[in-house]
Amino acid sequence: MNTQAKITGADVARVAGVSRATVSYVLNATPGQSIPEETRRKVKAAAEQLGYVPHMAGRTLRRGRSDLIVWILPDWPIGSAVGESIELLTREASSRGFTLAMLNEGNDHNRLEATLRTLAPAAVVSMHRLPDSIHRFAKASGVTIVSMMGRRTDPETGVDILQASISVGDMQVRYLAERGHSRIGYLYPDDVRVKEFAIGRYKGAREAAKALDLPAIRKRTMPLQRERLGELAVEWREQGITAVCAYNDEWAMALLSGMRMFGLEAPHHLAVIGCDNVLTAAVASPPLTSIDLNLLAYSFNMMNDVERALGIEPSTPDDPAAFETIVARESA
Amino acid sequence: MNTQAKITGADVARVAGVSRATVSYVLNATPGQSIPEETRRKVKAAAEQLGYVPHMAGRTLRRGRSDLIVWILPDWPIGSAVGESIELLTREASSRGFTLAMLNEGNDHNRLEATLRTLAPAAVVSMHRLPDSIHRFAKASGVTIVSMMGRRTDPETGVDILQASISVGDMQVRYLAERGHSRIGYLYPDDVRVKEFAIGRYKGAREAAKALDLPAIRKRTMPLQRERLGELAVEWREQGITAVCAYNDEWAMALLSGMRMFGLEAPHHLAVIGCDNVLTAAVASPPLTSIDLNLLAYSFNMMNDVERALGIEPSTPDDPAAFETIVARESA
DNA sequence: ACAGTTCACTTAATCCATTCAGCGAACGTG
DNA sequence: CACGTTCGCTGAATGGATTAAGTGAACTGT
Repeated sequence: MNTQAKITGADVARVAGVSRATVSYVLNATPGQSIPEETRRKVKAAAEQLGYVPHMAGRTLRRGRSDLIVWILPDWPIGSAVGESIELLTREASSRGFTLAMLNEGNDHNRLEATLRTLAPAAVVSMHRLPDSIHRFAKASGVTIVSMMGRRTDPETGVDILQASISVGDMQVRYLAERGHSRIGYLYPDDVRVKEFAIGRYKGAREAAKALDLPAIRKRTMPLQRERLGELAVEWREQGITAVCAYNDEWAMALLSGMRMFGLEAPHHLAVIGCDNVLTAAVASPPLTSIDLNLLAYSFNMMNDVERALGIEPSTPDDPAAFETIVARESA
Repeated sequence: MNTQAKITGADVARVAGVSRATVSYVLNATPGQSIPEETRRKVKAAAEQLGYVPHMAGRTLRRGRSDLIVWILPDWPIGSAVGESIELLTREASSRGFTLAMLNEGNDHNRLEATLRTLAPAAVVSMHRLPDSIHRFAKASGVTIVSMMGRRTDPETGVDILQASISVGDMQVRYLAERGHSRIGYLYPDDVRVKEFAIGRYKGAREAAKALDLPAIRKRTMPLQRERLGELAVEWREQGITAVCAYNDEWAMALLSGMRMFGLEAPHHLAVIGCDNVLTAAVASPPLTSIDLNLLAYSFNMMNDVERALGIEPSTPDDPAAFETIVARESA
């Protein structure tokens, strides 16, 4: 590749012996232009030879929008799932010609609007419900907002992480029910930042219980402390509860640890199932039964959502893979 | 804030009754311009009232560089530390007027160069050593490269994660030595992607052992499997080893779990110390002694590094806080 | 042979912020 | 009072890509 700092469309035009307009038409494959193959070849060759890449600022200025996809980082703690999603989404975005930029301004709406003004991103992906003022501004300025929380018109495709939480709870309970458990507890963090998901997962669990004619799920919040969790396990056992769905693997493993303090072991005294299938779940003692989230499929479909929202037909259809799968190990 | 899609400097100029040049001078506080306070006030008021924010594309086009800071995501698995750093760096960058964009193209050098060409970022932060061709291009095009691996001229300030790994190993061994351990094992992953860090941490451990006149550290690679790790613990004990530094908390907790399979417990049979101080370390059984990484200070100083590399004097001096601190719990 | 099309391009305007060069008025100095 | 300087501003150029509006030549149909 050429080492010269700046190669513009004009350079390519000069080398190819055509005008800058022609270069643009050829390189963007602008429809409705009649340009013979020979000329196209010359332009492409010149661009290749010079290592020409269009400068984003020029393009953005003209088009009124950049190639940035802004991901508003959720307020909740970045666990393994979000971390991994960042990596996958970055890759997915870049393979489609977008650049993923991160933003933390989900709560500061004025600042968010100001940032959208300057950046003029192609799309904003948010895991929050953004306020109407932002939606109004986005509409006026041509920024597409893709919410991963919103109710979708077509529930078959695309990504709705609230819906996904419900599936998780549903799956946990159905798995436990299959193993013969009927009195089930639900353990979730006392962290307000994850409240929405905790409630989603609990809701899925509750409804699965109802559908399966099980007694109502007992839900409990706790701080992440071994002793307290161990005590809870003892208490639950006294109430005849035989299995627990934990909000995620961290909590499941903490519960396992607390149980050990009181001489209890999974699945014998209390079966435990987590969610996220973190690396350490496989090496917990006992190895933790969990729910694996197909983040690759999530990321892929999310970028398809973005493209559709931008009016581009995705080149590869949505990944139909199941988003959540049970990973059965010893703890339940 | 105004809801109109596009407010340009010209709009502000019109409202304030001055020229676009004056608006730019006032809003950028351009030095060497004599503009009375009264006019400045008028311009600022107009900008405020209209909700004017300069459009990045225009600015970038003129200045030749954008406000993007491109972070080349490391090839290694995104653990809790990287995930958290992303969040902190995003925040830190945005508070200084930059936007953090992620890139995955650390290995594809042609693609990386092409991306730098289009994006014209202010700086690139990399955790790899980038090839010379990229450095040459960056120099020619005015992109600043901040490498988090490189040896620094002034070891007092700034961020060098390779140096940080060495500190981690050093700290682990000194802590164990203080508790009376002398024969120490080092456990690290068989994942090539973290090799550089594993070696750095081991090196720190080895040198601490030498400095303290301890016998040489025994290092071992393993897959993340309970049985194998348990067997290793047994083997080490037969060799008289009484304490183990693990590459990180995941491995430490897996080792703890493997030990339990063979009836061994920390710290009695084998003391175990991890690194990262993940959320679950506190609730492991026994609670895991670990090394906490001050990622806030890392991120802050890293952005200071970026600013200095860009020729801006950081408004707040480097955070002098210790980057690594021991969190003593029961496992060692 | 002449109007009407199509082809293969080019010209020039546009997006927005920044900044160099400069201009008229006021001020200061000898 | 003439000259130089500073003040307070403005005009116009600049950066790179896109695209509406053309232009001259070749071609088609009658």
